[in-house]
Amino acid sequence: MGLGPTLDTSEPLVLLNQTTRWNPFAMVPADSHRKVLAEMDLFSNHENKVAAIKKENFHVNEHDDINTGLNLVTHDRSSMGDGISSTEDENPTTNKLAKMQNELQKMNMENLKLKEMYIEVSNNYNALQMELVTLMQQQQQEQHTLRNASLDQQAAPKQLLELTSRDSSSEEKTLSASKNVVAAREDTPDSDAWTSNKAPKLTVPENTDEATMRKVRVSVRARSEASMISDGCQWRKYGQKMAKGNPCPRAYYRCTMAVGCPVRKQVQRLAEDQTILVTTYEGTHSHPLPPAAVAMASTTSAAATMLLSGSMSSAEHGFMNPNLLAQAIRPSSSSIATISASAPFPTVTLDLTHPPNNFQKVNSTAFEGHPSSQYIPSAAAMPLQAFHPGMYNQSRFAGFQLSHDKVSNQLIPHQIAPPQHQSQQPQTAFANSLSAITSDPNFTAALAAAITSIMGGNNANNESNNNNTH
DNA sequence: CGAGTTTGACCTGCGC
DNA sequence: GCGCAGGTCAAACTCG
Ligand SMILES: [Zn+2]
Repeated sequence: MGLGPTLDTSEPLVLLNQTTRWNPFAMVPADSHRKVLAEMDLFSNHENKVAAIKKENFHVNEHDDINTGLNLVTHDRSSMGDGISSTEDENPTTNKLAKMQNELQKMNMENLKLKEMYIEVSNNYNALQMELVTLMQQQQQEQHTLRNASLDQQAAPKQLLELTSRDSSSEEKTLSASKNVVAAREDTPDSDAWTSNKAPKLTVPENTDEATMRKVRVSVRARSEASMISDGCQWRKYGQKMAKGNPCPRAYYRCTMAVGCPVRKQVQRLAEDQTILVTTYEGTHSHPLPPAAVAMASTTSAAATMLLSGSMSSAEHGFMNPNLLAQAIRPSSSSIATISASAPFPTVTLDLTHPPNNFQKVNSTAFEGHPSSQYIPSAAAMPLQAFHPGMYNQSRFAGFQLSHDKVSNQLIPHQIAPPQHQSQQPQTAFANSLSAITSDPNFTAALAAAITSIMGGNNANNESNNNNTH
């Protein structure tokens, strides 16, 4: 929280730059700025709003920067002026040098402190996130157990069927998957391929849930001219295919931030609107992530969890109560996230492109009339649409604007701000919705993650890692 | 020279 | 069984 302001009041430029270099997570190449331009705009649609918001804060920040900068400069100049007035040529320069060195040392010290703070916050954040995911998974498992028990009795695995929207053939898969029995998933080709390929690395204990999660896909639609949106991760392209019914090729990437990370993504432009980039994520990272990447990653995993939980519990627990959703949507009634069990993978679609209407397409595709398709408010889009400048937490917003300052994307930890924080804000309408939404932990996670993904997504512009653009 | 991309071959599942 | 489509592999290539 205090990081932003703290940074602002210290020497931002130096700090930011050094932080950029220091940050172990920062995969920002030296020429990142170039790529920023090349790869922009995960949310270009909201450019105006974002820009507006951004600017406001930007100004504040800018002023801070300018102030501090001026202070420094003033110091220098005053000292220089003294030197000049004393008509000495060497002393002033040496004095100046000494002062500058002093300043530099101070900066370094402060930088160090900030680094430590950042590391701590970052670690805390990651730990919290892990905890959250674990909790969610545990919750799921409990639900699964309960459901399976009841299913065994009823012999009518309806909810599970919803997941795959396949016929009886897929029943077993789904069942086995939801039972968290990885080994039992012998007949799912995709997972097989992925697990077998990644076999050496997939020693991850959470394998069971991961296998399930890996089946779940989270696709993000965003307007972008770039060949790929940056999400804070490092990706390596391993294939490209012409997809049927789409003049644009589909590119396949896998995460290279850690050897054996099972996360993959597909990037493809929409046939109907080639300015829209559809990025589909699959899997969960098996390694620590930079904040920017955490945002998207947690969005993915949370959304996946949400989908599973939602699909499975919707019947009984009323997860994602439509009314509640409607309430949640209202303030930002434009962008929509869709949960769809369309074959072959259950998919959550975050539509960060324009307003309405779009989501209907997604939903209607290849869907066999299963009721598991649910509309949920696009958590990611909400902040853009509904947040007012005042609603942003200082820290997160600081991160946001900093990122647009193109100085550094890593300085501010993109915390998944507890939604409670947001409801603390005076603005009522959205806060109400938020608090309503927050009643569901899964959605909370997704929401929070998605919110941070806004920051992260924008921030991540600094750290594009694909060389496709050149 | 290593890391990443390109691209044709290959594998697998699915529908006919 | 065959063809198609989605997905992956891996050799060749490019780039810094
Ligand atoms: Zn990864």
